[in-house]
This record gives sequence, structure tokens and C-alpha cells, in this order.
Amino acid sequence: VSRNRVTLQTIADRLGVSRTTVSNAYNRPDQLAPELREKVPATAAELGYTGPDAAARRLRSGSREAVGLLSTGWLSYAFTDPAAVLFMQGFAGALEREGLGLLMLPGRGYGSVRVPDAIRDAVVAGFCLHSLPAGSEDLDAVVARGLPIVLVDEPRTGAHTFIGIDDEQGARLAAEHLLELGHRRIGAVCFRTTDDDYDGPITAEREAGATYPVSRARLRGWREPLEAAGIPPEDHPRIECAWNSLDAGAAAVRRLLTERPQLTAILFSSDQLALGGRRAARDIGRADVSIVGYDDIPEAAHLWPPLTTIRQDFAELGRRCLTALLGGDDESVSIVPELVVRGTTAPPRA
Amino acid sequence: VSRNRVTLQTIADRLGVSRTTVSNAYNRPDQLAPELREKVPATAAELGYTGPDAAARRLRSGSREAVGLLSTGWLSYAFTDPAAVLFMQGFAGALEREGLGLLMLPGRGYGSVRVPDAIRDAVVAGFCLHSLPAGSEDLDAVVARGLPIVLVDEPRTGAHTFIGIDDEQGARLAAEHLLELGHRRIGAVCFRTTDDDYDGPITAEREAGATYPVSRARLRGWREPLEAAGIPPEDHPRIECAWNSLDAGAAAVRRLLTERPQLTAILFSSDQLALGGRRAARDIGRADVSIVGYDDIPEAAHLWPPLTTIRQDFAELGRRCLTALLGGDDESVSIVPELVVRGTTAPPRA
DNA sequence: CTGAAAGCGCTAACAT
DNA sequence: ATGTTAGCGCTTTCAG
Repeated sequence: VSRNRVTLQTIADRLGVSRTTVSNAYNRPDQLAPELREKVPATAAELGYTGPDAAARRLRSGSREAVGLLSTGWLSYAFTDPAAVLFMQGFAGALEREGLGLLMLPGRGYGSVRVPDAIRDAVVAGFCLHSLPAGSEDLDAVVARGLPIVLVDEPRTGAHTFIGIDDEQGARLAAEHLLELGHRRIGAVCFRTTDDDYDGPITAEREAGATYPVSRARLRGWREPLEAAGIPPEDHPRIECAWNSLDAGAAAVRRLLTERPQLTAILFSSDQLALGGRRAARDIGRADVSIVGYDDIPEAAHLWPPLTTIRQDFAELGRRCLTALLGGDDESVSIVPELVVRGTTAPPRA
Repeated sequence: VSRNRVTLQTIADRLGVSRTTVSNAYNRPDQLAPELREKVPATAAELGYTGPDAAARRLRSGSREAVGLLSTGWLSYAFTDPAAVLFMQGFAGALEREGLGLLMLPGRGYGSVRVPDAIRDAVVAGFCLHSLPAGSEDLDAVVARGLPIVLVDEPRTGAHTFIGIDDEQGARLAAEHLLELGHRRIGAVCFRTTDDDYDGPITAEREAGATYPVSRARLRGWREPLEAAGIPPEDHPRIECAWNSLDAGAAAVRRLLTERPQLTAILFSSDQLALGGRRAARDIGRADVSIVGYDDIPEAAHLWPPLTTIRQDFAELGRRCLTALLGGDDESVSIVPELVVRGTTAPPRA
């Protein structure tokens, strides 16, 4: 991509003034001779000058008008995850009020493309890392930049500002709700626990080895109240989905309900999975199964029956991220989620 | 945001080599004395050097590792529109394969924040403008940058590469489908036609004054086949929604069905509106009304009954955008949409 | 394999 | 109101 060879100097020469004056025409038009105020844009247009070069201005002024965002895996995948989109929305909302741009970095290499290079070359004021697996190499590359960092959802390194939602507490609320309703056989469908594209049952070993803290926390938040209520592990079967999609949720539920028809309720780690799962339950004549989602995406309230779920305040999350990034307010924050009881939970039928 | 005062030179001085050599350590590690290869990173770490400054490198090398994206209105709003998200997903997918970042610019000023400034300061290789209203001032600011531009969906200025989906054709397919089914009283719910936050009936005058070409094209694509079939304007009432949300669709349908209970079918300019509208129709006991959406978002196929809609190939759209931006392939393209008949359309009940 | 020279295009003090 | 001076931090020929 080549740019014009016309620079401030070109305009200055043509006008017989100094470069500084032309620069002022762009940056401080108020303190400029009225005559020049017209002439500068005119000659600029005539000569094909497209305004001060953004990169040069950045170098000189040191200002950075954007913040970098790095998500897990393919960037395009982040857009398919409603919860991720909700987060981006919240973050973008905070940024745009400050006039900042959001630089979304490729989250995954391809061919000769390397993520660390993209990280190294990002002209940004700081980085927000969303849901990176623990021990990610990309995290190291970001840390190497020496810019402000905020980690969202995961991982919690201890070394950097962390902002997240108390996942364990949210899961606990969901599990306790079902328990109070009288359920004793409660399945669960969880989003990836580790970056290995695994779909299938979650054993105790797999839970222990989980590298995604969010999933780990939710699994525990579900499990502990059930254990406390004396429910044996066999009555709390859990399935992992590598993808957060409607299809994945549906497949997990088909499997769960086929292998354990006695289940009366299912917990999900996202509304997306829950919605797909509900659909599958209905299709196999098990509309009676109680369902609790997680996130409270807009569809949750609108579909029929509306989904009981755990609400996460993404707008607040986004705001906090930016504050942490810019204000240097490096206190880590855990936002408390909330149970929203709607139409998909009821006492067990039997 | 201040950076370190440590530069390449600092490392060079400490090591007793030239700046160039240190630069090579970062950019061409292969052609470097093995001894130095270890020492440079070591002293860098020791001195707190965080690697070559991104802005300076950009200025010097002229490379731009990101592309700018500008959407209408608040950036955070774009994330609430499933069709916009689908587009971003497609575009991001194309970008990340090239290792490029996506710089999302604030789409709306706030306080002293000005969108044109953000546009002027973006360090990018080109701009993609998504669904801007005709005559947008921001478009001028982008044009002033003199970088490659691609316009998506709207506006079609003629002066720049345009990539979009043939909206009129898509709408036509939807209308003809209903006609073939035997419907003769067909309402429509359309997303904004003009940037004035209007919610209400669309008169012929309002249609004529529409500044959003996409809406204009869809309105025409619906209207013309109906006219050709001899259906009078009274039997094709249309409502405009300022927002593309489930709620807006629901409100529009309540209004439409209250004022014209004789309608047997409703066309929508998005699946989001259609889903909200279907819900409203059902709530007021009019589940019999046939519904056609637009976009084919993932939910469309998964909800029950699955939505009849017009499919747009967003991945293809995103790919074409990038090609146009980088390859300089400035031929405008119109992708042809496709009717997907599913469960929400049937012959009129009466 | 390493260094010296020569800017990339601009802005910020500080004069005038 | 405009000019002068002095780089921002880096990469890139081109020599050695």
C-alpha cells in the first residue's frame, strides 16, 4: 500500500510558508492568518495532499488512539459467540465515548502469519485480553510490549489486572435454584475446559486438568452444592462442548438424555448451548426437563418460554476494562452475577 | 500513555554495537552473530526495552497492518445487530488469514470526540465502510485520507468500489414467494429508511425520501411484485423501525395486526425483526400469519418453527471486501441472495 | 556480519 | 501569526 509523496513540506513550499504553519493549519486552525486558512486546504486539494500522515503524527505526538483486543482462537469465531459479542459490545461502548478505536487482532496464526508479530506491531495504548487459556504464548508477547494490560474472564495470572465475573458464584446460584425446586438428577453441558477440541463426558480427571478457569469455576460452582446436597456424581453427568453453538448444545443434550433419561434438569454454561439444548429436548419429547442458561443474551428473554439464566453485566465489565486500561486503576474486580428466573425451570415432573 | 525512554540506541550503546545491529536482532535474527543473538534480548530485558516502537516502525517502513472499519451510529450498536455481526465475522475471517487487524472506529461523536478525527488518525491500509447513510460526512473524511475504500451495502456512490448483496432481488424473492402461496394482504416491517429515529408507517413519500439505499431497495423489491399482482397499497401496509431489535419487531407487528387484522403475511427486512414479530403475532393469537425474514442468522434455522428467510452470504461478502481493499480489484460486486423456505410460510388460512 | 549515513513525515518548544 | 530548531524511534541502502 503506497501513499502519496506529497507532504506538509510540499504544501509549505508551494505557499512559501514554513512546514510548521501548514501543520498549524491542520492542528490549530484558530491561530492562523485567515488568508492561509483558505489557501492551505485549497493547495492541499490541488496537490493531492491527503492530510498529515497518521503514523508520523503518532510517532511524533506519542498518542495512541486505539486499544488492542485479543481473543482466543480465530477472530471470526469470537463473533459467533454471543457472550463474546456482548462483551465486545460493552467494551466498544466504553471506548467510543472516549473516541478510541478498537483494534481487533488476529487471534490465530495461519500459514506464515504469526500472532506475536501482530501483537508487536499494534499501535495501541494498551491491550485487553479476553478469555485466553492459561499459559498462552500470546500473553507473553503482549506482556513484552510493556503496555497496560487487562485480562478479562481468564486467565487470572495474578501479575495483571483482572476483571471478570464471579463464575463460580453464578454457577452456584443456578445449581441451588434447581435444588430448591426439588431436582436431584441434574445434568450439565459445559463449554470447553481445555483447548483440545474435545466433545464428550467430563470426568473428575478432566475437570481437574481444565485450563480454562471460567469453565473450571462453573463446573465447581455446579458440583459443590450438589455434593453438599448428597447427590452422587452419577446423578450429575456432565458433557463438554468444544464449540459454543446451538448445534453443540443440541448434540450434548441428545447424548445426555439418551444415556441418562432419568435426568430432570440440565445446567448450561451459556445461553447459546441452552437454547440449542432446549430445542433438542423438545424434539425428543422431553420438554419437561428444566433448563438454566448462562449469560442472559437478548434472545433468552424473548424466546418462548423465556430462559431461566444467570445474568452477567457486560456493559459494566466493558467499562471497568477501559478504566483499568487507561486510569491505571489496577485493582482486580469480580462482578457478581445474578439469577434470573424465567420460564424454563420448574419442579421435576415425577 | 507514556512509553519507556529506552530505545534501540540504548541497547546498542550498552552492547557497544550500532543501532542497526540491534534492529537486525529483531528483524533479521538469522543474519546476526550468534553471540549477539543472545545478548540483545538479554540486555533488552535488563534495561526494560520492550522491543521496537510500533509507531516508529510503521513510519519508517510504511507498512500498515490493519484495516479500518466504520459502521453507522454507535459502534456498540453494531454489535447488537446480528446481520452486522455476521458481516464483521466474515470480514474478520478474511483479514485474519492475512494477519491483518481490524480497527473498529467509533462511529459517532460524543462530547468533544469527533469521528472525523478518529478517521484522520487511523493507521490503516484502507477503510471499509459498512452501511453508511448516503451523504455521510464521515464518508468525506474517509475519502480525504486517499486510501483504498470499499463501501459495503450502502451507499453506492459510484465513485468507490461497492460490494453488496442485491437487496431488491432478495426482497422480490420474498414477496413472490408469498404471492405464490396465495397471500394478498401482506404487511411489511422495515429497518430504518433514514437516519431520523422514526418509528411508524412508511408512506410513499417517506419511501421516496429514504436515504438508506438498502431499505429503499428492499421496499421496492417487496412493493413491485405486489403492485404487478394488482394488490392495492392499502393491502401492503409498511412499518418502519428505527432499531433492529426483537422488541422493535414485536412492536411493529402488534401495531400492524391491530390496525389491519386482515393481513395474512408479513415481510421483514431482518431476521431479528422477524423473530420479534413472530413472537408478538403468537402472543396475540395470530400464529397463523406467514413470516419471511431476511439475513438467515443462525437462530433462524434453529428456532421452532424455523424461519423462512433470505440468505445472504456474509463470508463471501467479507472475502470480497478484503480483495477489493488490498488487491485493488475495484470492480463493484453484487452478490445474489437466496430464498430459504422453512416453516413460517404457508398458504393463507382463510 | 556490522556500521554509517540518511531520512520516514510530522509536531512542539521556543523564538520572532 | 509564523518561522527555527530539534528531534520522535526506527529501518534501509550501501560500504566495509
